[in-house]
Amino acid sequence: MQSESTDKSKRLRSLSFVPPTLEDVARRAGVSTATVSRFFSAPGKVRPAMRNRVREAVEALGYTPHGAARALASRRSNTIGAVIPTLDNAIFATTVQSLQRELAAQGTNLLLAAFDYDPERERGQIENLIVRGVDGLLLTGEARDPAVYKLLRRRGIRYANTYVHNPESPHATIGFDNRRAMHKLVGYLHDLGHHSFAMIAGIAEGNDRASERIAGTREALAERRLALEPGRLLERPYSMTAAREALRHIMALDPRPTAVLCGNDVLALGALLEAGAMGLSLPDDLSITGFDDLDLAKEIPPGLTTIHAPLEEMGRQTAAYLLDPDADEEARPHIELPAELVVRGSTGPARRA
Amino acid sequence: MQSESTDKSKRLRSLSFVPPTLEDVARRAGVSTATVSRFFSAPGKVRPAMRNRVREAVEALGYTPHGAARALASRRSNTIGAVIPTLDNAIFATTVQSLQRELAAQGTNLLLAAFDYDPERERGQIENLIVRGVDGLLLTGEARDPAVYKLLRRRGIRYANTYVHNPESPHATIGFDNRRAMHKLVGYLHDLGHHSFAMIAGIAEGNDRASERIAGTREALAERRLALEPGRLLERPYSMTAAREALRHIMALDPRPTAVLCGNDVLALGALLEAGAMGLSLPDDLSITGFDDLDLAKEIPPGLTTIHAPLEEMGRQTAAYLLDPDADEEARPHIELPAELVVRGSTGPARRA
DNA sequence: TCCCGAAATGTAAGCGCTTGCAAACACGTC
DNA sequence: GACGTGTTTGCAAGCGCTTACATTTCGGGA
Repeated sequence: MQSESTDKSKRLRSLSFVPPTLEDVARRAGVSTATVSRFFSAPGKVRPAMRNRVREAVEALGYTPHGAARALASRRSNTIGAVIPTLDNAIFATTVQSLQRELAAQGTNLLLAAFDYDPERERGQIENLIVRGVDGLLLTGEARDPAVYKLLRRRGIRYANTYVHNPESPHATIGFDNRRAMHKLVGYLHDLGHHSFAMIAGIAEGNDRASERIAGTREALAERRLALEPGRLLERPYSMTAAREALRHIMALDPRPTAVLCGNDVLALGALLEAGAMGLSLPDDLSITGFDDLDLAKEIPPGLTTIHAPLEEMGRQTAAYLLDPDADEEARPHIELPAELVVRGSTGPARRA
Repeated sequence: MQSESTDKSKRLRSLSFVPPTLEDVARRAGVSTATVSRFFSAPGKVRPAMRNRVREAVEALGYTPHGAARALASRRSNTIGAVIPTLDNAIFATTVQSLQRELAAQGTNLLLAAFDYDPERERGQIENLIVRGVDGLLLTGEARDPAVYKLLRRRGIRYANTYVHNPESPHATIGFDNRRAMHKLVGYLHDLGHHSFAMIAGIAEGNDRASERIAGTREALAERRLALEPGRLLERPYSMTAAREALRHIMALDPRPTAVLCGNDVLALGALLEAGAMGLSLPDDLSITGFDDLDLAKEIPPGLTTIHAPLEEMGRQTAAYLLDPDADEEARPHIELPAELVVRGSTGPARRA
């Protein structure tokens, strides 16, 4: 306390540079630490004269606040976490990007965690982020261990399940209705005269978006007295290679489907490219649909008919919800974002039998 | 301000559950806080009997460590930051993904910040991450305000400049030699008989990877007594749309180039698709090259000749360096990763004049 | 059984900041 | 000039954990 300078020089010797603290600033400005603290968090409560003195000291010392100390004292970390399956798929990258941009604009940071579609790792990541003291969490989909939700509730950490829309859910959901989107696709194709369908879906286990899309397809087909015959639903990891193989398989079926619904655009792109490689001409020989509307969907000939997923908007809305200072913790919102059908060249009338 | 009751109930709710602290655990286990702390950070120093008592208490109480407190007391946050231009480009997403995976395996978290190629925002993000107390930083490229480097040094925060290789740099670099890669490409094309080149590059300003690629191209061309004639170097943002427009422009030049080098695969893909739309046949009418080797490069017909960027390895190496407990702070490594030429169908012999 | 060094534990002083509360102050009013 | 009100400040008690350093315990010789 007393031998301030001695103490400091000693530290200076051991560490190359000791960052100044709030106290250093306060001393230099001749004010209390409380005032300096307010200077940062509520400048309006500090008179201009004081403000100047503080600013001067801050600049002279090159002071930077200490995040951990701040988080400890204030019980808020100004950090939110995002837990997604993978960044390899552009749809998550896009949403994360949008989320991060929004957060940054409000001085909040983004802790990112990917779990590669492994529920166990997802759980670990979530717990880890809780330890890290995130103020909020973006989660992907709804399917997960109830214990995780319980923990989140107990800790009072706000979270949103994204990429889904489910008004019945006890959790906040921000996203689109995967089922309904598939209805649109099926309806559209059926109207074009298609009766023979196949689907290359994502792996449904532990992935509610994938399974909803399958379910939606089945429902819509059933409404039209059609169905995905056994062997006509192929679940594949989201890779073009897998999709290509799947399409080959499908095209060997008898009768050949005239329309192939894909679980997402990556699969659809793979299928589309393979169709091209097989010498099939789209949409005359075959119609293919995707889901997500990646940038490439509109670039690649003949253009991929797909569902446009509102990825950026989802990031924005999630940021808004998680940061909203006066959101009612009890009322968890269900924000539905539109997922529109985008018709392009990969689909057309069914070829006459 | 607010309706009294609302306010109150909200508060009550947040207080309804107070997370147990280390002290609670210690009390319950009948040991000191130091022991509990050691139980977590150095279990080997706690006798089995004690360990059991602590574990029991931890489980009974549902205790979770408090990251901020830990960071404050230990002066380490177990968090590293990544500052990248954007996640919209898969190359950054891939590296970040790989970095995150590696970090997670070692109990470290990833704070992500994107700056959309805006140097001012990049600086802000870096400063922000410093405040957050990151233990290390992945940076993209080398070009940035010296003040940033100075700050990083003063704070003793380890950082690595990625996507570049520069043995002369005073900073750690982990990446590949952009210049040399372009030499390979140019050499390969020249050997195929190409003499008339054009380039669709990224925006060079403030982006040293982009400008290195341009410089490398120019150098390699010069070595062969060739050059990018004025008007044959087009800088474009990394989008397929921009690339398509650029290719159209290039194809209207006289004489028509026989080879178009693109600053990355996104540009190359755009150019390739536009070439197709223009009825050009690759590689007979035109050779196109990319850079990065996205997944799509090998899928899209006729296959994109490109440079394979070692993205995952870069993430891994960066994690290893940033986490290395006994790296010499003075000796900043320069890790060069191979960036190999991958020949596919988009390039071929120059058409006879 | 006693003694000693090593290993395990406990004590308590912070880490740097926020914030409830009280004291000090400004300014307008009578 | 005294008084009252609304602002500005300062005081100081933590926030939950780590870690020197002190103290106790343990396991083996002797």
